[in-house]
Amino acid sequence: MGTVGKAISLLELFTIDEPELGLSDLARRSGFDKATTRRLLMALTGHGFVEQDAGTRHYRLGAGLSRLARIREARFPFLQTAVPLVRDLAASTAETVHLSEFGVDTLVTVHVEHPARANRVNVDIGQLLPLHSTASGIAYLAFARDETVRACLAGALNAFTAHTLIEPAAISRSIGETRDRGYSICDQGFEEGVISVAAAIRAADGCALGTIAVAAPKARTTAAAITERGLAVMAAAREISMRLNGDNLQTLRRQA
Amino acid sequence: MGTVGKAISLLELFTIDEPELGLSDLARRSGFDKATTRRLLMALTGHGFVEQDAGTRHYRLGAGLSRLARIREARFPFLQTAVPLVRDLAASTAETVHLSEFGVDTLVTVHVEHPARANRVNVDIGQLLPLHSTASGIAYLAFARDETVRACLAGALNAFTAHTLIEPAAISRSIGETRDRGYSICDQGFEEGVISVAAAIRAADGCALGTIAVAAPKARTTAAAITERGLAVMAAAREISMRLNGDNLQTLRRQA
DNA sequence: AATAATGGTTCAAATAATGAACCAACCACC
DNA sequence: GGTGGTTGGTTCATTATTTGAACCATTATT
Repeated sequence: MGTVGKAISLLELFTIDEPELGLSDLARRSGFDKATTRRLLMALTGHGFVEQDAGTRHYRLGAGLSRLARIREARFPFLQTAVPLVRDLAASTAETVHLSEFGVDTLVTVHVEHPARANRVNVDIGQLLPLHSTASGIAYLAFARDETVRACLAGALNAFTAHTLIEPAAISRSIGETRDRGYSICDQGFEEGVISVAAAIRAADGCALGTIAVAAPKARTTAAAITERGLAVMAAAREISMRLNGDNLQTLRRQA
Repeated sequence: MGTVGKAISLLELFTIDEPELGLSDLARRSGFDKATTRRLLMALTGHGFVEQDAGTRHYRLGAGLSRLARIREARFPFLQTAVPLVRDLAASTAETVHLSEFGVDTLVTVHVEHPARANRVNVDIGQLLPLHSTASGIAYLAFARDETVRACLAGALNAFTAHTLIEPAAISRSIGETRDRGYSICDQGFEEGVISVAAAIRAADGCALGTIAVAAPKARTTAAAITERGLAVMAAAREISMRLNGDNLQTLRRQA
């Protein structure tokens, strides 16, 4: 691994649960020498990628990352691009539609449109979606990097309902079907009485970067409705992906 | 400069205005050899800090940055912490209140609350604030690291209006007064007819990391209002700083 | 068809990264 | 108030990585 790779892998040691780490700790976890670790940290600190707490001397991720992330968001407006299509889909299906983005190691719900009816599936913004037991998760895994899939199948596979698939082989099969079909179906895998379909929103390199999903009460959902929603959610995901990747330049030009 | 510094300075070439750059362009602007530039880009791409458009072969900032930025925000919730207080201040002053964060070498506006009245000062999110000629800038410099102050005074000191202070000595004096007073006053230094007060939001080590400011049309602003707003903005800044530093651990624990 | 861009690659030479050994502080524990 | 085990931080000869001129293949421009 090159030096910059080492520096970045140092950054990747910080997590939500452990957002501040000491020098020795970082050296131990990274496997680099203490001197090396420190030199890398100093280089990162010099550009605001890492900050050091003056009191504890511990290190944390720096504001420079936020700044660059903001620039990226401006160029790659995931939310702005996707929300109109989420809204359209919610209108045409009259069911809950939610949009998720891959975060630390799971999907995070970043937008939801609820239908104007009493009996509906409720999803909150910020909600975390397990990869193995939700339509969004399976759709994501169908086009995720191999290592992500492996990590998921090797990790804890909690059963949220009696219907949750928890055997790696079964999940793997579901992923394969999703890849062929273009959208995933999750029948009460996460919550009793809820059936969802989802499709992956993909980056320019083909990798999934998020998902769009329709969730509905199973009681009023026919097999025909599943297919219909599946095709619709797939079309929406494809459109979002295309707007994000393909014609994005033209979109930006039009704004300017 | 070390290799990681070079890699990062490559990232810093991307801006809102030019979010996508080609290899030759990056090499030219960075001053690195084309081969070096590419090797660095590949290292960055491998960790999601940079993405390459499959079509144009141009490079852009990657999703890995967003991911890390999100982790930082979780530990250091500048926006979440500050926005409620910005809103309160906007309500009590009935004038524009804006929040800024220090970026590479200048302040960036990250949040704004406008009052519900026609005649008001308009500030946009993302707007850059020169350090020497805005209330926010002076408030920041009053508690910035010495080298930042020196670099600012040694750099270009543009006059944006006839009232802008452009002599290092005058700016230095203004910084000193701000440090004593606790808040800065900028009388039409950046825009004609606008008077602002600001105070620094400070990190645990005492260094400024951002500012909060109230901007109002000079025509309707009395000397008494200035003092009142100054004290209010100072109190808000202190409260934000305390919430960010002091009880932050407890805040995080409570969530878990 | 010629020209000058572009992105991308190679390999000997130059340079920057490495890590064992070293301090100085701090903390816990007998 | 030692004693052992931490911690963060530094040094410098050895080593491995980075470097860049020259190279090719494509793709516009002229």
